Amino acid sequence: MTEAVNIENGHDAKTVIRCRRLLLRWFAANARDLPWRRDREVYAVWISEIMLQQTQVQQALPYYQRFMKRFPTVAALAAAPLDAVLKAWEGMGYYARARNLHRAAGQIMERHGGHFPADPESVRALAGIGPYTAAAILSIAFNQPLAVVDGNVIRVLSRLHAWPGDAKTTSGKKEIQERAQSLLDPAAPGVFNEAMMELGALICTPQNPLCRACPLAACCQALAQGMPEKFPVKSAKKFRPHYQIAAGLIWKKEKLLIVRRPESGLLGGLWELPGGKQEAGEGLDETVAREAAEKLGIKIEVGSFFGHVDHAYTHFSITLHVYQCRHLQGTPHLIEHSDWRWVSIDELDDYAFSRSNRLIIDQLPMEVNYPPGHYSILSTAERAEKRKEKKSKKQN
DNA sequence: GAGGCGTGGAG
DNA sequence: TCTCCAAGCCT
Repeated sequence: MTEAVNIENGHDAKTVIRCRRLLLRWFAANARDLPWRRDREVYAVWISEIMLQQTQVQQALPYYQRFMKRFPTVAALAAAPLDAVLKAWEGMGYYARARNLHRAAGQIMERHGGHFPADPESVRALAGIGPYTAAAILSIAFNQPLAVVDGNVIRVLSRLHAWPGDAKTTSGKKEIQERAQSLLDPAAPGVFNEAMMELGALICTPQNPLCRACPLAACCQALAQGMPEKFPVKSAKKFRPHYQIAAGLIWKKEKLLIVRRPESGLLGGLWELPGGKQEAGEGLDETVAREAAEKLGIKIEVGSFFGHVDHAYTHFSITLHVYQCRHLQGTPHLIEHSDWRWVSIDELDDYAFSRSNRLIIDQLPMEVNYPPGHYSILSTAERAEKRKEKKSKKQN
């Protein structure tokens, strides 16, 4: 049965067994020493797998260390406020992961008495856990024979079999899943899964794969054809629009107005400077005033230009223009936002902001040392100097 | 099924 | 600067 499937997939049983042995031997000698590989405790595996979704190891590493210290158990994570989890996630992107992680912790407390479940149906039912993550957790933490299929595995298998299919379609997913399951070493599923992904990350890379160092080179049909980087086949790229965004540093005395985004969608639950998209025929300063009026029902005076930052998201890019502003009148009303706050500069670091907003905020001086009504008396160079001092103080 | 959803590194 | 794309999931 297994043999028939393997032959159909392009490798006979002997080849499969040889590939497994070569891959596992390579992994034993070349695996990176990563904190979540130190032990197989399911909570650690879970957190690491969520962080590693669409995120490279080097980027996730510092976040993982801080997160495990801050939220060492399911119970600690479930008991924490969402804003604390988002703050720990600040800068890593795909914030739905943080929201789902927090939600899943609650689900584990309620449904499983605080113990991470070990059966596939229960794991799959947790927020933020799809087919990949369920297989990863169950194989790595509980040694269950479930093959993972992620971007690495798709690439490795596509090349191994010179597979011309599209892994994004339903039939393509099914086919890759079956090939992965056939190749999986049932004697060591967790290690084997990690080995496949490690091979994809270190050797079988998207561009310029290191085929001379690959333990599976002799089995690789794409290499035999002479063009391993042609697999997997990639779809056409889509046009991404660019938007002009204007936002305000809206002062009331020494306090700054910040607003919290809705808890779903782009940057959901994160805090930001009030603002929005520039409309046709509108000056950027007018945009700030209009957005404050429309979205918060407040009247402001727009002053000097503070700075701008370019930023690229997945489906579009922006230029964020920021202006110094003064609050004139009105209490903010929640229309699209989920919260608002007047905060001092010191308190800004307690809130989670998107990358673009954080870049602006990090240019603010340590404290407001000018009377209300006066805008931006510090030059850019002076702000940068102040910021340096603040950072060095923080480290000490 | 298709598209939304961040960020940073590499070439 | 620009493009690609990384240990995916949800709607």
